[in-house]
Amino acid sequence: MLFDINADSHIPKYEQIVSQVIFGVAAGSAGPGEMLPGVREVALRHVINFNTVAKAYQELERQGVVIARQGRGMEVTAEAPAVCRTRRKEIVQNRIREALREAVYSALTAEEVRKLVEEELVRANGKRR
Amino acid sequence: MLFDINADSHIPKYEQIVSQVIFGVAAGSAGPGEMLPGVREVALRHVINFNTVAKAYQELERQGVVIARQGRGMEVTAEAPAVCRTRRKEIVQNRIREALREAVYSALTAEEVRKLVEEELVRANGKRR
DNA sequence: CATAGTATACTATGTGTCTGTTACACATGA
DNA sequence: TCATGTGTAACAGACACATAGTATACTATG
Repeated sequence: MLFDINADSHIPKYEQIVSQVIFGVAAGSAGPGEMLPGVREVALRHVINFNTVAKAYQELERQGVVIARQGRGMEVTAEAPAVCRTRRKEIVQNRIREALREAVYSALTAEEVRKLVEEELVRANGKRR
Repeated sequence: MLFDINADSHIPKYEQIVSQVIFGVAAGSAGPGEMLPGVREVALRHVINFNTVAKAYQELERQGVVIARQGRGMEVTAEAPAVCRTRRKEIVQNRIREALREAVYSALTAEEVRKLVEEELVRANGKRR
């Protein structure tokens, strides 16, 4: 489970972690019974504070994606895959909606917006592993 | 010149105002020599503080889009249209990039992303005046 | 039993955004 | 001249985010 934390984003880091765990579970990178990486490990790797990671994990527990196993770590729940597939669509939809909201307000035509989207899809797919 | 301030957005209000003025000028809603609505008027209409509007206007002056006319208001500069058309594309591109960045990370296929985009384009165009 | 690893809790600090308020200098029009 | 409009400035307070440090409780392992 790898993360891609963007410090320059308007989106809070803990929220980025939350979405990315959800995306990972939805995509099957982690399944029920598996443990998430420890808060300190994640914090160290991404040069952020472990409290920030802990906040993300708490939110994930609140959403029923993981359950805290005292002294062991965060375990992916049995319901997680279903929950995450639903949440994934909602999250992506909201992000796109917010971006396009301004794009359309900007008086760019739908065609110009599609062109920008295609450019970004190519760019993103190029970087994909 | 109307604004559409979203208090729930991750994007700061003053930054939303900045982009929307840029979009307005780029689209020709306001041209060189015209005055922007006063900080108090905008603040009153959108139920925000006028200091927030003032911060946005200062940023616009820094970017060369407007110039402060003491005691009169903010006047759109002669170079503004060119500046704003350039900035508009950068802004929209960045917003879409940030949204799609997560969308692709989420393991949705390009096809699924296009579908979400089209849904939002329809929704946005429906609301357009 | 001791040790290491885990999440959790709490306090404190700094930064950025937004608000509310007051005051000032300048321009305009009655 | 005077009232009203403009942007600008300064301040204090609230809130969210992120950081930092410390302490606690639990579990697994040897």
